[in-house]
Amino acid sequence: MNVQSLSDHSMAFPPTNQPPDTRSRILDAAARLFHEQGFNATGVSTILREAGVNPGSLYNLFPSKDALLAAVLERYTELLHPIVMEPVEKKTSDPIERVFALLQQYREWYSPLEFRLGCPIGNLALEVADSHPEIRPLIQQNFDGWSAYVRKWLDDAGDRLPRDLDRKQLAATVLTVMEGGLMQARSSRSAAAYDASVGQLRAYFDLLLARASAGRTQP
Amino acid sequence: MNVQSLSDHSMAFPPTNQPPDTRSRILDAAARLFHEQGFNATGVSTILREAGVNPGSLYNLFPSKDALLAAVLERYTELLHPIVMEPVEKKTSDPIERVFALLQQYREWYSPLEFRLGCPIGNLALEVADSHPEIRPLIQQNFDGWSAYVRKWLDDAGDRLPRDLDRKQLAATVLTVMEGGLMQARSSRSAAAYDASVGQLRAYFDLLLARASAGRTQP
Amino acid sequence: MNVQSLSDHSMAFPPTNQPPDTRSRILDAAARLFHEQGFNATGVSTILREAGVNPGSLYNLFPSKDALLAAVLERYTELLHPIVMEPVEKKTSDPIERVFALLQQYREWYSPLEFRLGCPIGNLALEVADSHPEIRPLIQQNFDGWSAYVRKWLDDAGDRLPRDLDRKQLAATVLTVMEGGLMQARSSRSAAAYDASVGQLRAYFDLLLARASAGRTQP
Amino acid sequence: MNVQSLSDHSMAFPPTNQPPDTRSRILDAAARLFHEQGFNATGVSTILREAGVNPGSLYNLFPSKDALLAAVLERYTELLHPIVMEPVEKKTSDPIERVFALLQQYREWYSPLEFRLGCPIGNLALEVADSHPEIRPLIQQNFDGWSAYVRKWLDDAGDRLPRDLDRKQLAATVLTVMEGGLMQARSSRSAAAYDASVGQLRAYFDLLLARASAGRTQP
DNA sequence: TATGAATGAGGGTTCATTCAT
DNA sequence: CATGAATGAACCCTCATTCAT
Repeated sequence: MNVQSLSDHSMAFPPTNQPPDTRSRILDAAARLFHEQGFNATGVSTILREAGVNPGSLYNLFPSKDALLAAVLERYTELLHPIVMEPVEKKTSDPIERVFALLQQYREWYSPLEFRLGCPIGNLALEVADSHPEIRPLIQQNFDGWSAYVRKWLDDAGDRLPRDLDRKQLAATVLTVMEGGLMQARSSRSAAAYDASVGQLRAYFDLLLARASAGRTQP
Repeated sequence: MNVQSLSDHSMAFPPTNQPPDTRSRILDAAARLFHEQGFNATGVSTILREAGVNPGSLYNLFPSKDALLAAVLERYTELLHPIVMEPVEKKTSDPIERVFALLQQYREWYSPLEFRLGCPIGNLALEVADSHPEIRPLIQQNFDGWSAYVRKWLDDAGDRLPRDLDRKQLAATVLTVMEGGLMQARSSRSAAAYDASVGQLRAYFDLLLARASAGRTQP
Repeated sequence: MNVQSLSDHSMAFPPTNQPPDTRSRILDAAARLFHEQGFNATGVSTILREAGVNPGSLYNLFPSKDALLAAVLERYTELLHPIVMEPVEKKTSDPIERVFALLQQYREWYSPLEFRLGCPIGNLALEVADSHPEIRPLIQQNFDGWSAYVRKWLDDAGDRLPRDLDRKQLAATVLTVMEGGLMQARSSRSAAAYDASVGQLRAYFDLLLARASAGRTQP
Repeated sequence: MNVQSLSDHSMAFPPTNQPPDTRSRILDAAARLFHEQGFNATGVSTILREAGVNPGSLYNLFPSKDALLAAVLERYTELLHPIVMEPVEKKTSDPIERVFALLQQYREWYSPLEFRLGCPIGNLALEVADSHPEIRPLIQQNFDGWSAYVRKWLDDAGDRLPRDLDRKQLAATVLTVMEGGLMQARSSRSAAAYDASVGQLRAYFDLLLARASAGRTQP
């Protein structure tokens, strides 16, 4: 879900032996720059330079900078599974561990950069949600897809979690922890608040698991 | 901590009977516009128009747009107590209820606007943290101040919370919940994810309170 | 001579049962758009869209936008008789009434559009005469052809008009009245100045006819 | 009413000893270029270069290229008297000779340039009347002002012209002759059609004068 | 100190045209 | 011959900032 991953996969969907085409080069450059600098701070001319493309080519493929942003967010939706979720599901089959493997994955992506970047979706959510109404649904789609994976894992956990637990709400909270934690990590250039939040989430899960376990043995 | 509150208090620190001076008018306009539109999307000329001020005047008082941003963030720091925390502390003396009164206060600020705005500090954190190194500490200062109040309340809760609970981490998590929850609220224009996250935090607190209570009666 | 007429006849010269070919579709679209928007304000891409044609196809048939303009003007020359003059000559056989039937025809073409358009040749004359030296002769050819018809009618009027009248000059004046009148009609979105000018021309003709009549009876 | 005259008078309203200010330099350059090349064919950057001005300066003074066009047309309105009408009224006091002195003045302005330019108002009338609804009234204002002078002269002619002559219509026709004549002059790069039209107008006047004279002596 | 015109680099976008497929 | 992506100069305009008054 970070820009490097997106670039790495620019040729992967569908896989091909050809050099990355213009559209992909533009999308990759735009995604990277929007992630690194934000949408408003990224000039179209910078995208063009980085993608090695002429203005006319870009505007043949995307009617506007806003439409390019929309395409970048569509691409993030496509890449949600292969880049974000698949590695996590390959790492562990325990549904609850998957939740924390996902949170750990973000830590591993961004701590080498000293949290200089943040979640590209979250960044855009705060930057353009108000000014670009047509973009909001695409951000929401990314958030919904992300939460849906977590929700499914929580469902997979079955009665290891309390029966009366609202798993949809908990899934939303996992996203909240990731986004709120990364925001503080970026501000402090330190993992502390992110780790703290994940730690408290882990403590919460432990209490839930204990309660469910008690409920199962002594109903 | 929202823009209206800031405007309401533009003459209040220090209190005075004079009309708002140029500096205050600029700060108020800039804070409001940065909150509503973001930093990069707000032109200096818009600030000038809204503040009723000439470019020369602004640049006499603030050497640059970035310096103005810094001043806005300093002001948010000053207003943290009177605008954000004092109302919460007046509402309830129960330290744990204060945590949730604080989270409720944000809900009440932004739900009438259908969550069109978000936390002004959080917005700026994601927009300028990387590009403006000199601004990061000021954002951090706001986050730290905010968390410190929560931390103090958690300390005030004494042994109602488990003795081995890391209260600093939990305070960071409360901020995480607020920021992560608001981000999703803005994207969906709905309180659902915010309420979900706060609800899960409440459930976590309930489990902590129960555990501490059990610990006290049966040590 | 207006765009609708040109379109109506796109398949008519020479008559054919086939669907309009690419070249005709381009010429029709270009003529209509140049008439409606002017030459400079009409983008090649708009012509392509309206004609349903690709850039490569257009540039196979016409080496440049300027060449397309030339072709449009050639087409107007071809259509001068069937679209502009033939209907007038069919309407009346009186050569002098033909002059005013011609002027009336323009009124009937453009007043339903509230004079939003003007003479397509006149428009281009003012827009491209200086910048496109190779186009000027084609405009001139249209004006000359137009005036030649009027001139012929004036000749046909024989001694109903004064013998010493310069009929070529009067023919030029009829075109002057049409173009100058339409220009004012466009500016005012009203027929007033056009009707005024035609009315004065009619008064002039009446005086000429009276003088010639007097000259014939009392030489 | 041509561009050189406008430039010559750039400092004249109100008269001043100072160098032409930015606004005047822009207006002069824009008027000249719109006249020489047309509105659409004139780039803002060309205006800036010719005026020796930066883009920001232009856009401080005029909100858009369209607004600049409006200002140019306002200026033409202001200059109608001093540039166009005053010299004619100084040349002769005979009201009817003034009509033909006016038409002669245009000939003298444009024939040295081989009629490469045309009436700047007429050019714009045909180029932007449809696309710029806010500009039309300004063009109309110029035409109305121009015709009003002619109308007044015709009124001044008193009973030298027939009592039942519609002088307003005749004034409109004088403008028609000027514009329609200049259009043909530009297309042919020759005075012939202009002179022809003016000649026929003179013949018409002569007939009117004769008729009025006859009417006075033998009522 | 206040004013608002001036600065000039850069903003996003469209243009007429070319060319590989 | 058709296709439509690619070209790159030019389009109109806004930006943060400076400076003469």
